[in-house]
Amino acid sequence: MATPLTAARVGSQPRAAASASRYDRRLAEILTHATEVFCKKGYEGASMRDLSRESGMSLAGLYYYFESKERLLFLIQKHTFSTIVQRLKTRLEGVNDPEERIRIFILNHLEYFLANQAAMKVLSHEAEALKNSFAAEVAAIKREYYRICVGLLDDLKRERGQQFSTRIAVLSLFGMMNWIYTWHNPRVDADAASIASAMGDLFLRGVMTETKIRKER
Amino acid sequence: MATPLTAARVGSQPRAAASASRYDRRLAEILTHATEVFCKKGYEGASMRDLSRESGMSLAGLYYYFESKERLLFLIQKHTFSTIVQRLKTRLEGVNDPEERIRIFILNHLEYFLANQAAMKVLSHEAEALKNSFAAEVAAIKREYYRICVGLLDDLKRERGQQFSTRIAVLSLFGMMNWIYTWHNPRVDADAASIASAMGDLFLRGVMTETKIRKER
DNA sequence: ACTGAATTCGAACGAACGTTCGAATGATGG
DNA sequence: CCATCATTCGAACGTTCGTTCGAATTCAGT
Repeated sequence: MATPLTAARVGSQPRAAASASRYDRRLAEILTHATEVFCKKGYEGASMRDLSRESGMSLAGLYYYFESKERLLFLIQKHTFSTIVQRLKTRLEGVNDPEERIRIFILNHLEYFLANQAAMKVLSHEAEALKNSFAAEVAAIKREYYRICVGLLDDLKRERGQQFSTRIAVLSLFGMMNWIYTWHNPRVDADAASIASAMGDLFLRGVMTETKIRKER
Repeated sequence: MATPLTAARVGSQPRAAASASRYDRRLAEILTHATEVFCKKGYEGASMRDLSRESGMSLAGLYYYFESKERLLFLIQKHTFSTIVQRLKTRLEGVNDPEERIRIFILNHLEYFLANQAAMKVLSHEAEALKNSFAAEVAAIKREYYRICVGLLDDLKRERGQQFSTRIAVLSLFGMMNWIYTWHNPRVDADAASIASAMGDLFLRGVMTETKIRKER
């Protein structure tokens, strides 16, 4: 994990550099376990005692690392969302073909989704659980991610001189991709690249407007 | 509502036919209010006291109509899902063209979704909240609905001699449609028929396999 | 108006909830 | 080995949870 997960510390003193990494490492462990529990039982359904049991730390001990259950969810969502956006930006660098850029978007999303199923489910499914400033900060990242996708699609439209509702197309694509947490089964379904390819085909053919397909009317 | 919502009565005596309708009417009212609360706060996040406040009935009074919070969610989900399946079957009668049948499926789903947003969100978003026999019964309806959609798509494949993964296509379609509860805004977005048309275009063009769209490779 | 059944309610139950606090433990550098 | 700070914990706080129970109220048929 490149981005440090450091939360506001409870204590007042500045800490040594050595203990900082230990603190961050431990926090990351807790976040991983918490992600699993939130995934399985939902944010509201998961109790702090569940998190305590799963992470092997006492109930009170958890509060050394974050000041509330809500902030814990926030840390998970922010880290997950930031990472997927950052990875996308890196992968898009140097690629100019609009179609290829959209395929990269889809592949990046699904690869990260399936490699981090629990975190992505918590991000998708608990989108309304946070309040106020926590909610606002995650919403800002979501908006950025959404705007990137809109930009990719508008580029495609411009290049091909097509016309369709970007909004409906983007939100349909997100639906297609995000719904995967409700059905993906590693024992049955192919890997991320195959699914990304299939969804990419489905979506990119779908937004083509030059061909009429309806038989009548 | 055509289907009676009658739950197992608490009392032991059989009731008169006249009071049966009163009971069912009152239960339906409670279910409507509860749907709104579950939609707003989530199943786990909504307390029985929230439901009491919203429906204007005392906390204890609610338990005259159902024996547990879980059964209340079950009644909502079962009624909602049964209704949408039943409506679909009616609308599919007498229509034989595979493409038209799929468009009917999409329109039926989205129309019902947007006309009953709260109930459909509770159905989509709280899919894992029920346990054991409650979960099994809703899962059975879901499986039936899924199988119908698979059948529609297989018919299209057969007619057109196409080949694509029915599973991925169906689940992508469900994702597209069900995700709508996360973004639909009546002030901004068009009505169900327009969205169904756009998604139908997107999906049906998407599953066409005779045309190559990729430029390279 | 009376009566028995249907419906509603106030009050309370024990359990579980998120969070706090002060003491105990662990590690680190002098 | 000691002093210091970081880390962990048992125990408890006050609140809210889903559910229950017996009494009160309302309703329908006579």
